[in-house]
Amino acid sequence: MSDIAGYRPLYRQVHDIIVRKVVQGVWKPGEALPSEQALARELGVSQGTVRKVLDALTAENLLERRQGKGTFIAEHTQERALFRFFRMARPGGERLTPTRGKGVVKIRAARAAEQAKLDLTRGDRVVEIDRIRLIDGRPAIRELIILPAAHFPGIEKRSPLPNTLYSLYQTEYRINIVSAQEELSAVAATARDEADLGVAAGTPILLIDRLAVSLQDLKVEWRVSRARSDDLVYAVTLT
Amino acid sequence: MSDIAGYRPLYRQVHDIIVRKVVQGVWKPGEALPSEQALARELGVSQGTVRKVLDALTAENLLERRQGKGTFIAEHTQERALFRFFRMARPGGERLTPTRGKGVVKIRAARAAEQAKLDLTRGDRVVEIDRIRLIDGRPAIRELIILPAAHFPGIEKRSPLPNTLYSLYQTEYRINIVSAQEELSAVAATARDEADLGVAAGTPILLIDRLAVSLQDLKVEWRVSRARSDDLVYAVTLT
DNA sequence: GAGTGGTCTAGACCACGCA
DNA sequence: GCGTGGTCTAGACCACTCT
Repeated sequence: MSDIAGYRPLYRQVHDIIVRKVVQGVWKPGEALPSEQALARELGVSQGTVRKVLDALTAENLLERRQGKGTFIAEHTQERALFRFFRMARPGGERLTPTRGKGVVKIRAARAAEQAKLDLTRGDRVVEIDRIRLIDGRPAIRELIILPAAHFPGIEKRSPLPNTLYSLYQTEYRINIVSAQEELSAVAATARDEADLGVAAGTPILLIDRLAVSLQDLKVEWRVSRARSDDLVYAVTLT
Repeated sequence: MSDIAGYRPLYRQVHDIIVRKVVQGVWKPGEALPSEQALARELGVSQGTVRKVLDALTAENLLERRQGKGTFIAEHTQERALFRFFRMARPGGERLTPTRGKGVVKIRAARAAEQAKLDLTRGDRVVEIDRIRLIDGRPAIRELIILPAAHFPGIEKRSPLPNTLYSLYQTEYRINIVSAQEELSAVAATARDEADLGVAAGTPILLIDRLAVSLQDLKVEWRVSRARSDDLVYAVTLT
C-alpha cells in the first residue's frame, strides 16, 4: 500500500480516529472505552493493532488501562494534574501541594503579546486569572493566567476557581492539556512581589513562563508564575 | 506460571538480560546488536517478544533502530547529549550550544554533603571539575561537577575535557547517563559570580542542582551550575 | 464464570539500505 | 536480492476484577 500521497500505517489511522473521538467527547473523562475486541471489530482491524494504539495513548497519558476492568479516559484529578505539571518542591525532593489564595478573574481585550503567544487575532478577548497560591498556608506563588475567552465561556462566573484548573478545562470545556513548555529565569522581587509573596524587594525569585497545549494542539493557556525561591525549588527529571 | 516469588514476564527477563549486556560492554556505543531473529533464537523466545523489548529500550533512549540497517547502542554524541540534558536557551525557545571555557580538575576527599549525595562512605575520593561554559563567546555558566573518583580513574589526566562529558563517561568509562534530577532556584550573584559570569553582584541568577543517574542505577555525578539569567532561560517541556 | 487487559507465539508481507 | 526492522494478523493462554 504505497500511495502517491505517502503511506500511513493502519495504527496511525486508528490512533487519529480514537484521538478525534476523545476530542469530540464521545467518551467522557473517567469513562471506559469499548474493549479491544469491540474496537477492533468496529474499526475492521485486528486486536493487536488496537492494542498497539491503546498502549501508545496510555504512554501519552491520555488513557489508563486496568487489567480485568477496561481502558479509561485519563482524568486530570487533583493529585495527578498537580504532580504532573506543578513542579515546585522542597529542596531534597519532597513534593508539595499548594492551596488556593485570593484570586481575581477578568475578561478583556487581548494585548499584543498575548495575541502572539496564543495565536489570537486583533479584537479577540482573553480571560485573565490573577491568583496567589499558598504552601503551608504561606503565600508562595503568584500566577497570571491568560486564556482565549472564546474557548472558556462563562469561566468568570465559576468563582471560586478550583485549585487544579486543568481538571476544570477537561470536564467543563472538553480541553485536555497534554503538554506544556516552560521557560525559567531568575528575577529580582518587585514591590508587588513583596506584598504578594512576603519576600523583600530585590530578593531573587523564580519566573516561570508556561505555554500549555491541548490535545487538539491548540495553544490554550499562557501562565506566568512568580515563585518564592527561599525554601522552594523547581524540580524536574530529565530522561 | 504464578510462583510464590511473583511472576516475572518473559519480556522483563529479556529486558534485563539486554541491559546487563550493555552495562558489561558486550556491545560498544554505536555498534549494532544482533538482529531480532538472532536474539530471539539465542534467548529462546519469539521474535515478537524481542521486538517488544527493543522498542521499549529505544523509547528509553538506550538503543536506536534504523529500518533496513539494524539496532544500535545509542551514543551520547555532541548534539544529542547537549539537547537532551543541556536546557539553557534564549527566551522564545532557540536552543544554544555552549563552548568550553577555562576549567580545573582536582582529586580530593569527599566532603560530607558529597558523600550523602553520591552514596559514598568516609574516605572515598571524588573528582572535582570546576569549569566555565561560554555562549556566543561570553561566560554564561559556571559548573562545579563532583564524580566518585573510583569510577573515573585517570580522568584528571584527560585535560582538556570535552564539552560533552557524558560522551566521555560512556565511551571511556562505560557509564551511561540515563536520567538526571534537577532542582532550580534563584539566588543573588556573588562577587565570585561577578568575576566568572560578568554580572553585577546581587543580580539574580539561576542555580541548578543536578544528580545524574547511570544505567546501572548508580548516582554518578553531582553538578551544581550557576547560570546567567539576563538573556538566557532554562527551557523544559512537561508532558 | 464471564469479561477485561496482559503475555507470548508464529507467520505473512512491506519498506528500507546496501551491495 | 538479501537482510534488516516495521506492520499486521490470528490465536492461545494467563492474570485480574467483578458478580
